[in-house]
Amino acid sequence: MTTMKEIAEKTGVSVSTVSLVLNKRDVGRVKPDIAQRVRQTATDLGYKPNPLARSLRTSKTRILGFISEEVATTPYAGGIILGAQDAASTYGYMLITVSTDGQASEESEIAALKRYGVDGFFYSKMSNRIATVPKSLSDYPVVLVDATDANNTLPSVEPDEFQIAYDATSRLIEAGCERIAYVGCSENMIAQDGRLAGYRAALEGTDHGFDASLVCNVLNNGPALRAVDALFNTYNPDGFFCFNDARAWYVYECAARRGLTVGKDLSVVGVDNHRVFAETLEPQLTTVELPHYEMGYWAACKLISMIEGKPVDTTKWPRTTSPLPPLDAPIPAKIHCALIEKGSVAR
Amino acid sequence: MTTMKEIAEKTGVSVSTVSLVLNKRDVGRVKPDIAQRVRQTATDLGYKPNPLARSLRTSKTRILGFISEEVATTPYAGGIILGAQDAASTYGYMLITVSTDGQASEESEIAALKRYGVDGFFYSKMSNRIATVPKSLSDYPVVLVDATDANNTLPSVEPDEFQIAYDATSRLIEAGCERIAYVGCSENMIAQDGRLAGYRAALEGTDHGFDASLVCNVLNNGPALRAVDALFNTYNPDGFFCFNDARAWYVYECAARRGLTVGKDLSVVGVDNHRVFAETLEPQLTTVELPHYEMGYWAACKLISMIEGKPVDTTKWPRTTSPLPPLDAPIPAKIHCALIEKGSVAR
DNA sequence: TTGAAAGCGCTAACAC
DNA sequence: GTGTTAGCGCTTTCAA
Repeated sequence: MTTMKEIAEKTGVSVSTVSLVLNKRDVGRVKPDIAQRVRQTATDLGYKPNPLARSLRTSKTRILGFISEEVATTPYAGGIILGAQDAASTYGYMLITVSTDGQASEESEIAALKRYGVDGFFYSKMSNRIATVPKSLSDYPVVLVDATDANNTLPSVEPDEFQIAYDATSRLIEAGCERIAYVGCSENMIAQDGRLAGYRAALEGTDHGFDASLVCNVLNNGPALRAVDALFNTYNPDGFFCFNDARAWYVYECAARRGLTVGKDLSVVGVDNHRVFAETLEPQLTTVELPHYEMGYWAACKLISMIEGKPVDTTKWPRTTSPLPPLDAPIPAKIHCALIEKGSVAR
Repeated sequence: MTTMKEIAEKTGVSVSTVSLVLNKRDVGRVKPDIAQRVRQTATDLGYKPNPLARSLRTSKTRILGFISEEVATTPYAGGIILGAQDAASTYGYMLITVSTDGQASEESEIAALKRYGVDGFFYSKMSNRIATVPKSLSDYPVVLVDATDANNTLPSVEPDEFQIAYDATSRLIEAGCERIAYVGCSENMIAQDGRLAGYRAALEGTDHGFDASLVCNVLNNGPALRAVDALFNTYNPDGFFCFNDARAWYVYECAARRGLTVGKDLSVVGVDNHRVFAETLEPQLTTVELPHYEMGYWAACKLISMIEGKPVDTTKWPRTTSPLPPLDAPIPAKIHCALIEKGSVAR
């Protein structure tokens, strides 16, 4: 690890000059040729600044703290954190992730993160829930990810549940399905509300109309399977929009029992929460992939722009199949991610 | 953030005395009552050491670097990282996780981690593969997680694939299954080799014997479904050990088409890679949950013990249903995690 | 236009 | 036993 001191000695100048040059504060302060020589030796020696030493003076560490709930970390977190990391890395930041058990450990993890001097926080709930950000974060930049601020005052990045359901249902309509069912979630959550609304809106715009009998909100296991089975018996749907892969599983099983083949006799569009669709069944159904990666990426861009007090370079945003905001758009307080589509509706 | 200087002033001693006391180096150096007063003001003021400033002198940051491959981050990584974080947190460490695209970005991520002064590295492949640790890590403590060192010289934590399959198959035997099939993975990977061997060994220990015709290694989609279908047609198995949830899905669909119910007419034991089993189908089948959390936890314990040059307090290890090493055992170079079982074999 | 010097919070020789 | 001093790598007045 080469230091500024070494560069100073090798170039025959002082450390302060080196600091000035390497921090691009040399215009009109350091003679151009000196500056050039400093830059040269810096690259020769492969100089990289020591962010920790720097932070001692500036109290800016270029470290971001990512707070997530333990309980939900497994299936969804990966993509979000990955996206946040990629963005952070692009802008020269690092991510320290901590997970809390929801209550007790949260404050101590926050305290630890503060001790490490993080510049800002992500606060994540891993499945779009209303969240109250602890007051201990109130004098730091904070961005919510996959969560909505209870006070509606902090910026957040969330999936656009309505649009996801609207688009998915529209695909089934376009595919010519006559009786389109929604296998939803009987737990009370934002995603369920938004998706039901999107499903309904898509159908009401056509001569299908919305029929509450085709909505089947289930939880899991035997009861869920029997509910879907009953739906088949009574209304024999030929199109299904499924809340997630677990629920799609029941549709598959019911169809198979009737000798029906998904992708031929009926169409299924499902949200791939667990990445089983993508790895296994894509040709048979349309996968709606939640834009976890993009959510993390955009959240990081937003957080960094708040920390640095200037807009980030959006040309560095990731390529994706989902609609990106226009390049020159300011980063809005709330970002809604629409769906990413793979595969195609069969039939 | 109170500093040592403040404590020193408030107590009327020098900073070095404070440092001595607060680092527990005061025995026989600082008068007990002075030491006591220092400790008192420290707690009064809610003092927490600044790990970054400390690291400037000691070049120990209590930060651990977790390197994982981007491609595989989503389904498996969460639990491992969570476990590593919990262990790190217990011992006062923090985790910085970075993900690489396998090649190009790896060295730059490692360089960044070094700049932040990490004390050691996790090197993870997220599905037990042979890995060559880059030489840039060679003078740091390194522990492999869900990966095996190509040179067989570094410590690693891996799932015990053989035991997983052996135990799973044994459950099916105990449940009275007559024709036990293995729906495996046709890709070449360590898990597949170990599991096939375990399945075989379990059967060879009984009068069932091993029958290669009951092994069905598949990839995915239509071909996979048809292969499983053919297996049903030819051998009509009544017990299935499935490589993962994706493969179990095919068994479910084939069974349903025949009017058979899993958990009644046939038994399925599957490895829950995507956490769909646990959330959806547990009563119907036996879930083999890979011990991701434990792997992360143990890897962190091992890494920290290498960094600190002393055995860690294993009484702080997490409770789990899987067999834990005895509390007073030294941490071995290689740790094999056996399976965690949930649900029960139906029938 | 450049450099000397102080200091961020902490540790560790070395005096006293 | 305790305090003084120096210094980790860097930024930032302030003089020259």
